[in-house]
Amino acid sequence: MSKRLTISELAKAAGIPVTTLRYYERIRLVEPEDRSCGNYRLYSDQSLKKLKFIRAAQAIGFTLEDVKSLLADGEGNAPTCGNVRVLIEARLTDVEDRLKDLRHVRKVLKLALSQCRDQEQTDCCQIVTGLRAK
Amino acid sequence: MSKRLTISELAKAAGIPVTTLRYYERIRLVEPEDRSCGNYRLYSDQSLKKLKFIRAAQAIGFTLEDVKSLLADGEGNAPTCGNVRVLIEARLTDVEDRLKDLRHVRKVLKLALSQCRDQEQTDCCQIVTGLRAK
DNA sequence: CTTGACCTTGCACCTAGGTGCAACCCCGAT
DNA sequence: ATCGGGGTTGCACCTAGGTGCAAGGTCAAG
Repeated sequence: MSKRLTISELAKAAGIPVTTLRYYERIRLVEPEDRSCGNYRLYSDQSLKKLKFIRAAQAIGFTLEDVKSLLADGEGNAPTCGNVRVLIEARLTDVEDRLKDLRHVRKVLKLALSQCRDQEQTDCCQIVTGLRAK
Repeated sequence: MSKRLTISELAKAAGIPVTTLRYYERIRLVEPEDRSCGNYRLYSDQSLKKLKFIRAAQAIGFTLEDVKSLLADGEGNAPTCGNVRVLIEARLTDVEDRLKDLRHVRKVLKLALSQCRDQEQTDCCQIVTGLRAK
């Protein structure tokens, strides 16, 4: 029942460029199930689901390496819930750290901006002045 | 009064690798003021201030290209306060956007994690199941 | 049977911010 | 004079996630 897709059919269905699909094969992330007699790649519709999963995982910041781990942990085994949880927790920690950093950065930028505004009309921000001496 | 520094003296003073300083010269971000008779790079202590500024700017997310703009806007002129403000505002917008994204990501990850925990002891997270079919 | 759209491969290139290496030069101490 | 530890150059390489190109093979329509 599951139809075979050519690379461009799959690309269109997943909204991913053909070249990217070939790249995914190169890094052994998504491989075609078979080849046609003319050596064209043939994908299953499993691949389509997989690509959607990949996009979703990327959107929340997992790398393609992470995705590989999520999909196939260890030697040919499906990943255990424990392994998946470890990855999610690690990513969550990254995100929390990054949030903290960014809140700090926002504070610094806002401060700089208010200093900048205090010198409205002036030739140059004081922060920067003097760094351009020949 | 301002002493000339060799590249390794400057590197040590700024806590930046020598190779990186040569890279900064390559991209015309920090250039030596002069050369010794033996063709060694000689930096002014202005350069040290500049490097500190660069590190600070990088820490709050400016790219080296941004830093270049901050230091020298237009043709040889010091950047005006207006130009600097534009850059800071742009960066601030980026940061706000990124914060929003990350809060969303955090929500999704936490949800995934709680689903994952509900299946404690189970062989495999359901999210991932079925994507590994041969 | 030809045309055009699609497919194949391999290889180089892109960004950003560097790192590493080879081959050679310079300088101060011994 | 020579030795070690600096310096100089150019060039290649690194990560991550792709993009672009050339030279050729395949397929379906007209």
